[in-house]
Amino acid sequence: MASLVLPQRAQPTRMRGETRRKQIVAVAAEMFASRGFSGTTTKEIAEGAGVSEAIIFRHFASKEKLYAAILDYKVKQGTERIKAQLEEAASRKDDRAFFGSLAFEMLDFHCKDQTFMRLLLFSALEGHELSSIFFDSTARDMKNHIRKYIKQRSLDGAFRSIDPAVAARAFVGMVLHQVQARTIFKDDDVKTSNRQIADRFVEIFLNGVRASEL
Amino acid sequence: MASLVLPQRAQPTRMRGETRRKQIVAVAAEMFASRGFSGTTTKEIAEGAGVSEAIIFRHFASKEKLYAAILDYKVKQGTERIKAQLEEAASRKDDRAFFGSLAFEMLDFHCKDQTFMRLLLFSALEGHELSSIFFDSTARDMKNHIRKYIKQRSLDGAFRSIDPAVAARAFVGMVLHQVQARTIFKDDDVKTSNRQIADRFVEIFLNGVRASEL
DNA sequence: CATAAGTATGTTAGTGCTTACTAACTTCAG
DNA sequence: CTGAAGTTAGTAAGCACTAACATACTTATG
Repeated sequence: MASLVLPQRAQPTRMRGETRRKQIVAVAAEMFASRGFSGTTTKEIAEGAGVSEAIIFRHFASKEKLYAAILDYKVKQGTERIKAQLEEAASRKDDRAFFGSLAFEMLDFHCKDQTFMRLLLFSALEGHELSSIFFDSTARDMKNHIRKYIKQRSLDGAFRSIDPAVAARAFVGMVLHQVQARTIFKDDDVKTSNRQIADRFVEIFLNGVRASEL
Repeated sequence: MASLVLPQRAQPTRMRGETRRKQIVAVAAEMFASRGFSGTTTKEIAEGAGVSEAIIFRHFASKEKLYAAILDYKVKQGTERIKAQLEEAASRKDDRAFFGSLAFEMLDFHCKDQTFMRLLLFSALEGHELSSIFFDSTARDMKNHIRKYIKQRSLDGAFRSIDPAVAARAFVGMVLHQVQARTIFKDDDVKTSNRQIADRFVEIFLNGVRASEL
């Protein structure tokens, strides 16, 4: 009678351990990013991955450990790309290239991976122990980089003498606030392209900190 | 035997309904701000307020309704103070006063009430339905205000011709990123006072957007 | 090359605990 | 003595997590 309308789960799709593990991380990352740690249940993750809950706990000792694996993965994915470009522009003392590529790469990165900022914020707000590592490895590192550059350019006489920490925060703030407006607050009324926005920010910032060219 | 070591709950502290309601809102606001909506339990809130859980549900039909009441309260508390000052500085076309007091008031406000930014972010991240109202009534309003001022000053010839939306975001970004660094990421290595930071931001921003004074 | 052994991947059906929320009763002020 | 402010002791559902069993892939051996 019910033979034609049987429950559908086509086949249980057996995977190699490592593949499954990665899939679970990917699925769970999405969910933690959109609902936070305590807002996401292991049952949901299991359903999302198309397996039973028990499988999740074979790969990860606990929900916490799974979360940690995700943050760890995201950290590694985070900063590498930007750094190389920055080094290059810094050595040329090309202010426009330095801040321009910094801003654009950040905008572009967070555009492509909206989960990153959400995970970062969630983990910080929820006070997860790995949050500070997450933050340090993405932000602190880059911040010091920027500060150093600003300090150097002040010494060069190219920038006015300003507190590098404050100036760095000002610039990064412009960019990250734009990222958050889009990612978190769905406030998309600045229609301009990433490249253009980056250029505008750089213009404001460089005019703001450069020594007057008289 | 146990007569001398009785359970301590001194007295059940009977309160007037309205008083109790306000107390619950205050206690719960703290908790929602530090652990988020789904990270906070009604049991914890009850313990924090020194009453049984049932009392909470006499005042608020559900946990959601309590959360809504908190957001509603915070919204009202949010913007009023800053606006008046802004209007005044705007009418004088005093750029330094306009952006200076804007930055300082924001820094100062979020310094005094750390829960505000956390609640704002949590509610946005968790996708609470009142989140957009929260955001709109605090940010959108002020943003339009700033944009209008920038636009006017561009027409005056005082500012270069820039997209007011981008410029507004740049300035607000500086300030809010500083707020978040302190409130959310506990990154307190910019030691300068609020007043000084505000001044520095204003300096960078105004130099960045002003028409060259030649 | 067949096949049995062994192992990796999966399931079901729970565990005890916590959750938001409620009913029914008590206490106290006006 | 009435009604508001409080309690206790629940409820069913949901939570992270586990034990015990089933099934498929891999590999060693005759």
